[in-house]
Amino acid sequence: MNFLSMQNAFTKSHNNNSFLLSESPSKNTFISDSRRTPIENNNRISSNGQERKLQEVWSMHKFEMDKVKVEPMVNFNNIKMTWAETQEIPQERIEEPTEHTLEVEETSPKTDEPEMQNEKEESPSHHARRPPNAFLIFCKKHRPIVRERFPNLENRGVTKILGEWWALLNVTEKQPYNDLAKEYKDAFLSANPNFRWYKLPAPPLRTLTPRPTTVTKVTPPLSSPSNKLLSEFTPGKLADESQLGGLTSLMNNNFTATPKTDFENINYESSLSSPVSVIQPTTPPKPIKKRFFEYYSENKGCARNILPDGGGPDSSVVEEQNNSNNMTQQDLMNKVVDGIFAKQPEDSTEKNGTKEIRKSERMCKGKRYEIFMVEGKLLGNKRENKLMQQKHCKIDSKIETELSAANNNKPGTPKLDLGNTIKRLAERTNIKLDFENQNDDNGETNQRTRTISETSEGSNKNSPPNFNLDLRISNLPCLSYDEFLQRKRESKKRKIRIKTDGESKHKAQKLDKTETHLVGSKKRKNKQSITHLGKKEDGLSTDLIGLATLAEVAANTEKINEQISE
DNA sequence: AGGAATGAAAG
DNA sequence: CTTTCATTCCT
Repeated sequence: MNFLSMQNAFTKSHNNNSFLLSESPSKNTFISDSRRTPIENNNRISSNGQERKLQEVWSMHKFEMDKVKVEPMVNFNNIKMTWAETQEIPQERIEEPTEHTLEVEETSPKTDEPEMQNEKEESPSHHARRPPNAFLIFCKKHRPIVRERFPNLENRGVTKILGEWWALLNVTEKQPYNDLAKEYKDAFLSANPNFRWYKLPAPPLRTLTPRPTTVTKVTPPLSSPSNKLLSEFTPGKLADESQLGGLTSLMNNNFTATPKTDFENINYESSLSSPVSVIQPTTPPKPIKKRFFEYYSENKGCARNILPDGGGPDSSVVEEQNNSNNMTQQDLMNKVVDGIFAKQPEDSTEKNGTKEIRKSERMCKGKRYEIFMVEGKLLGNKRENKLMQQKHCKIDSKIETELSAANNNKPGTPKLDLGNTIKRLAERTNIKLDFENQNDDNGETNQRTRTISETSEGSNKNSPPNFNLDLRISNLPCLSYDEFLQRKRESKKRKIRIKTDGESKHKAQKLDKTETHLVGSKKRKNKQSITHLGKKEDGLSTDLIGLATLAEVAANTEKINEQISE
């Protein structure tokens, strides 16, 4: 493994706005779970054979990933152009550079295969966020509503209410949420075949040589400019294993904190990062969690889905192709639209290969789309939605469904023209309108529309392509909080009645569903408190928090009771 | 097999 | 922290 390939690796990772050796800031990065500690210890004691394996795996992951031609780091223009080519990925990364950053372990020899999807490259499947379950989706949709009712209520309280609300929903009401959760989960899993529900622990960030003298290093060519830094910067000498993580994380923080857009930093960063990676292969492997080991020893190609370059088709191209296929009334509409709006973006892109405009066009397509939709009164503003969700969401759903139907390309239907016209309008107005890709794998997704939401557009790197969860959530039926209150009232009444009657335990059990439901959480609560006993040493703050929580809960219940009594 | 633990969203 | 739930781990 030579320096060039590593350099290349860096360049690649940089292209994706993620850094090879960065360490995830996520709380899940390090497993503090008690039951895993013994495993780690076991690994520590484990035979050399295992460690060997680990080492091999790691070195492979780190260094055999790229055999591609190396581009000089100095060529920043190349980088930028690469960004422009792999469109949507870059700016998303820019917006969320700190998310998951553990790219290292995901790189494997198989990464070279051109068939891989580039999408997964920066987002290893096992670092993808879990797909939310039905309740969480429900929360996402209804939290603003509850928040509106209780503006001063802490988020925990809101969540409690939401849990209560959820418990009072019947099956049919829950169904759309369950369905969406399942649908998204399926799509997600198919998009991330290697996804593990348990996040893998941080990889051995660096296996640095503890004693430089004892190890035969694979030294990079001296001619390389960063060698100087390399030789000077050997963190392995400074700390032991346990400390290395912190050190490297510091370094990595430095990396990740560096704005990805700042190309001037590239040299510096790369020169810093390369030494770390250079030293790695020769050093004894870190003790690693059992699962981790198994995972990587079994799936050496776990990064199969990680692809450097040349990914899927440009979505905008797809859109354009789709548009070009409709040559009827749609064309007329388009002509009208074209007449009204200037063609700046397309012309400019055609001129010289620079896709700058297109790129910048995509930068804030979410916002633009939002503006467009709002100004055109085609859709409700999402923020407005948040505030007035109860009133608007049903209308929104209607409109969205109409749009979806319009997008469904049934010739002859006027709605079709509407949908495509909107699309054209969006294009003319330099606004990105992201309709659901129609080349979806499963047919049912074809009817979906895809909009931009502030949160989803760049955040879900591992979300299945062509699946806009946020939009789907916004399309879900919005439940009435008042109905929830009413139901709550009724259930309370029934409880009381049953209590006073003191009979029919079956009914009581049924109606006390909320209580029995809370058992699980109570259980966990106790467990957590137990664990916290060991962890928390600041009794004062704990007390304060407890008091605050008590007061908060009291206020909350008071409010609820007020509303109920009304 | 089943209980425990975990993490998904959201501030 | 707080909710529910799906999943995984461990006994």
